[in-house]
Amino acid sequence: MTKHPPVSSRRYDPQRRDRIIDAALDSIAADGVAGTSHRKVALLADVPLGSMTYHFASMDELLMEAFTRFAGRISDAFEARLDAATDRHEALDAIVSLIHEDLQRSRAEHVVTYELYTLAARNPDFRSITQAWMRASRRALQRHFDPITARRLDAYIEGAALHIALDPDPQTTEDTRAALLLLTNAASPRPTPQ
Amino acid sequence: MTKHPPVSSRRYDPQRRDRIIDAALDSIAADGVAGTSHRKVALLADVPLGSMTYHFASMDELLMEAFTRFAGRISDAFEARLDAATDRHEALDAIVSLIHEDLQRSRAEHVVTYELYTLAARNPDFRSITQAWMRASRRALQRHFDPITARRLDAYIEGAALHIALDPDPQTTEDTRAALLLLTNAASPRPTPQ
Amino acid sequence: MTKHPPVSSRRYDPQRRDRIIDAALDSIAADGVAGTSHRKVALLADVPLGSMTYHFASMDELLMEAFTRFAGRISDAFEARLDAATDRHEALDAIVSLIHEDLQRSRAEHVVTYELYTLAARNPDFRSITQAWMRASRRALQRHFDPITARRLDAYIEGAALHIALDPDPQTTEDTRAALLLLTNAASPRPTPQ
Amino acid sequence: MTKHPPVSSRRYDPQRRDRIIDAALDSIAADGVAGTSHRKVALLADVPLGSMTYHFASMDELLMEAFTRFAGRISDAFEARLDAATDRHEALDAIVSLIHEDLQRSRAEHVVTYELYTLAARNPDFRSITQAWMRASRRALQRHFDPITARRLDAYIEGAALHIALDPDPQTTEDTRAALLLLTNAASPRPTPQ
DNA sequence: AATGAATGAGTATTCATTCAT
DNA sequence: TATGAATGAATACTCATTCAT
Repeated sequence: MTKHPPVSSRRYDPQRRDRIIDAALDSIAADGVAGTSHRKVALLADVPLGSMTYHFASMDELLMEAFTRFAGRISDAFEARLDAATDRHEALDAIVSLIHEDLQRSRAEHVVTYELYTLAARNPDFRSITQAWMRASRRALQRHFDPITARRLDAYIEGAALHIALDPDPQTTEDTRAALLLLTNAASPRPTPQ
Repeated sequence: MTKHPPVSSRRYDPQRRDRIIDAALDSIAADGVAGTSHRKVALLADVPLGSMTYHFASMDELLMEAFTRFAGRISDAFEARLDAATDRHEALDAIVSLIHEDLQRSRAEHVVTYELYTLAARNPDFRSITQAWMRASRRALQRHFDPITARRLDAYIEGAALHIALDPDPQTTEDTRAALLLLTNAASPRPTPQ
Repeated sequence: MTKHPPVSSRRYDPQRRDRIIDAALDSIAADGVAGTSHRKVALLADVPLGSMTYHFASMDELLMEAFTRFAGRISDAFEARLDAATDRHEALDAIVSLIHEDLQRSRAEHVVTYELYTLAARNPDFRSITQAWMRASRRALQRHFDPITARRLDAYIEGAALHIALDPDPQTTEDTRAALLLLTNAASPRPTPQ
Repeated sequence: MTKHPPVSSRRYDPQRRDRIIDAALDSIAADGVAGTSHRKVALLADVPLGSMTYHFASMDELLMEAFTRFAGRISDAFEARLDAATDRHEALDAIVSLIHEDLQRSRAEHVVTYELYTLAARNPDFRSITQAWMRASRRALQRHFDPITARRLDAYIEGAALHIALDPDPQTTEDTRAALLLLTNAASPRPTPQ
């Protein structure tokens, strides 16, 4: 009834690749990309060091897979939240709470996001991850808003979340809601019918 | 009785500290914080390796000074640009061009900015740099807009600049201007008098 | 009742061993013994990695077989060339062209030869390959020359081929021919009858 | 009065670079280039591992310096030996004993020589070492023989030394002397005056 | 005040070989 | 019989920092 693997030094471990990717994300959250090494990830994933480069040809390959998974998760959650909203009003509520949750939600996510942006700023491979993420966010917003508005909201969400995370005296949820409203009101000269 | 620089290799070099800081920024732009080392910076600044830890107690101290200088420069330019605007209309023009310039402006700046955010997300010392920067931006915006609006604009600027930098098909300057207008119009039913 | 190759990825592949040996030689030519690994050879031979140690108990066993095949090939060509000569004059022509061909002949051969000598210098197993090769060369030369002369020629051939390969300004074929003549003339005052 | 360095973990050690090069040669002689690693050389030279790449930017740089020193040593010895000869007769004696000494002389030299040739066959940087060596040998031979003869002797010496080293039943010194005589007689139809 | 040399701990990656399937 | 996965030991190399001079 123990959860420990058999004493055999050679394990059959089909989910190993998966576990390594999650361990890599944990490590990035804890110590950043700079603080992430094969050794550290191997330890977290409880796999031998030699296993790392067997499953991932290089550190970059591992980082790519890790950030892809990360972006997918956040993006899916974002989408699910917006899909659950039945009208614009609820959609805005969802956005507000997503922005401000960042604050509460283990700082980890914020940290990992910016690690990804830093890589993306320099490396096109990683940029394709952020681009897919951006596309997904806008698609989700387009369930409730026209494409132009979706893009505006997307930019504002990004900036507001960042500033809230870095600001010792961040804006209130009311402020956020008001700003979002302004950006949506404009989408059509007259109130969008729901 | 002017002091001639000694012929020896030990140079009288009062700007050395300064040059090291700039070299560090160049290195960060080129290879990221992760790719920046004492050796590399010493080479770029053309100073002996031992000089590095003589002038800066640690790598972190050097990074702090480098990012502080960087944020100051960008922030000053931002402020100068807004100060030069004589009315809201010009102020918005200035903002639009600042946001979109990011695209052209040596990608280096974008890259360094995100390196800083990544550090700030994890380390309060670096966070104080970004906070000062944020304060300065808002102060500059408050030359033309009320504090609430300034904060909204600031967030949007941040997000839009990021998305433009990462987006292969970025929004147009008109889009940007329109979004900014929405955020400012609402701040007060009628144009804020200066 | 012919046996069809199974559709599965497990192929019926009787020449596999052979292909691995040739792939090993290609790898040695391209990257040296030091740059040759199971992985690389398996890739070149298009066989699964696990197949390597299935067919060859160890890397050394593979190298032994590879160099044995290599020495055999070169040695056979040498012998064929000398056998085709009908008299001493033709034999010397054959030798001259063999020595100088080395230059043109894919540099690969030269490279592999010296890899083998390096192993032979240290390891008696590989030395037995070079010894057999040396014996075969002398035997071939003895078709036209007495044993003493054959040995002299063999040494000169070896040294001249090496120096020509390494010399940016190598000797001419006439030089080579003249040197060979000196070594043969002396062996016996008058042409050895066959 | 001990030869051991002070217990201080930080040593002042001006001959360290030198010692590392000699240790590298020892390692190459013992285990070949393939068996030579930073670790092993550091151990032999009694320097910390980190010291290795401080003094030599890369393994190749170390190998270059080691083989340069090696070739210089052998080449100088060769030259000294020939310079000491006062006539052709003594010169030939010197050559014969140099060729056959190879056999006795710690096999190490032979082994290191072939390691060098193997590198030279593939890498022009190392080839320049062997070329300088070849030039020096011929220059030394030209003290006693015309350039054409010098080149012939040089090739024969090379090949004979190699075959003697690899041959379980090598030629006698008389054989060697006879072959050398043949090659020198030809240089001029009549005995060269001294 | 300034620095070249030194160094231990760390990095990514490669590898021959083993073994469960 | 054949193999993909696994792994421990090793490799070259980097680095921030220390320290003797």
